[in-house]
Amino acid sequence: MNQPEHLKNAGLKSTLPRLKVLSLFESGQARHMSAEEVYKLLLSTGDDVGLATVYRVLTQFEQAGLLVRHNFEGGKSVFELDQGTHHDHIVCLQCGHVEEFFDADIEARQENAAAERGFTIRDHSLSIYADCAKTDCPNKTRSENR
Amino acid sequence: MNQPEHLKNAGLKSTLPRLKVLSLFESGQARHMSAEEVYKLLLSTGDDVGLATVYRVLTQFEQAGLLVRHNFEGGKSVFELDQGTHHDHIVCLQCGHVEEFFDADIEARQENAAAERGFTIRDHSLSIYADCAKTDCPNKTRSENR
DNA sequence: TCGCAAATGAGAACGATTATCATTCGCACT
DNA sequence: AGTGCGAATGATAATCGTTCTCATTTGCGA
Repeated sequence: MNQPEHLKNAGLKSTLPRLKVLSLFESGQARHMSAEEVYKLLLSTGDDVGLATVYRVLTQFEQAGLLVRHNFEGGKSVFELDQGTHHDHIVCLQCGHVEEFFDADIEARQENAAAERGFTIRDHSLSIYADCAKTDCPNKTRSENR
Repeated sequence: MNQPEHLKNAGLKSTLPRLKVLSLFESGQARHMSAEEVYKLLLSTGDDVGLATVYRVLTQFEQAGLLVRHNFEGGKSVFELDQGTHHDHIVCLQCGHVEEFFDADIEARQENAAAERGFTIRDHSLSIYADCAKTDCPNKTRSENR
């Protein structure tokens, strides 16, 4: 609840931009956001924060374990609040909608695969790209990238 | 074996640059290559091909189903010959070495996860980022990105 | 309240990739 | 084999996401 403390605990001094970014994520407005999206959302609220700062803050939050970074297709990083519970993603290619899922078996088998080959897992990402069934989907935002 | 035919079948006219790129992948010299790597390897053989063309050709080959594109961490796309057999990747964060693996169970469970949520899978990517155990690894190429 | 290191913001710089556009090439048709 | 034309190429400019630079501002302990 107390954001300044979250930052303190993460070893970051509580500055205005950091508080704004953190609040935005905690507001639940959007669970997954790119740097650009965070930047624009803050602008639209009158909370001006430089784009460079947004990038810096997001990276710091990632390192501090407050946020998780995802590299979905399309070249841009997307961040989400770290709720401690790992999960994978299904991304709708039409509307960009992201849904989360978790499958313990898949997780376990990944561990195996790596271990069997003498690797020490540092990180892993499983993303499913699909078309979602929502009736209002294909008409929405449509990220016509690439 | 006959490359011009491969291209024909893919609906691409067989030009010099396309043949060179295709040969490079079929030579087995390196299974996973980025556009930059393809470009440099061709240069080093005296087979001059413009960088822009390399990018174009790689994209066309991907769309034609000759190559598969992977978006690993680090921002650059990596391509590999499509052998028809889908597989996932373990990427060594130290030396960039890529190893492939396949787990039918994981695949099946992904299908489930998507279907259960009303998604139609278009594509999916599972990448494990790890440190490999090779003794000569951490000392090698080292992509000190980010 | 002061002072200073740390953080910020504007804009330059960067790396990967794509677009532009004049020149060249593959190939179907004589 | 020779021609013609549309597609393909290559040099370069442009774009996109992101990081860097550096002068200015801010948080916070003394």
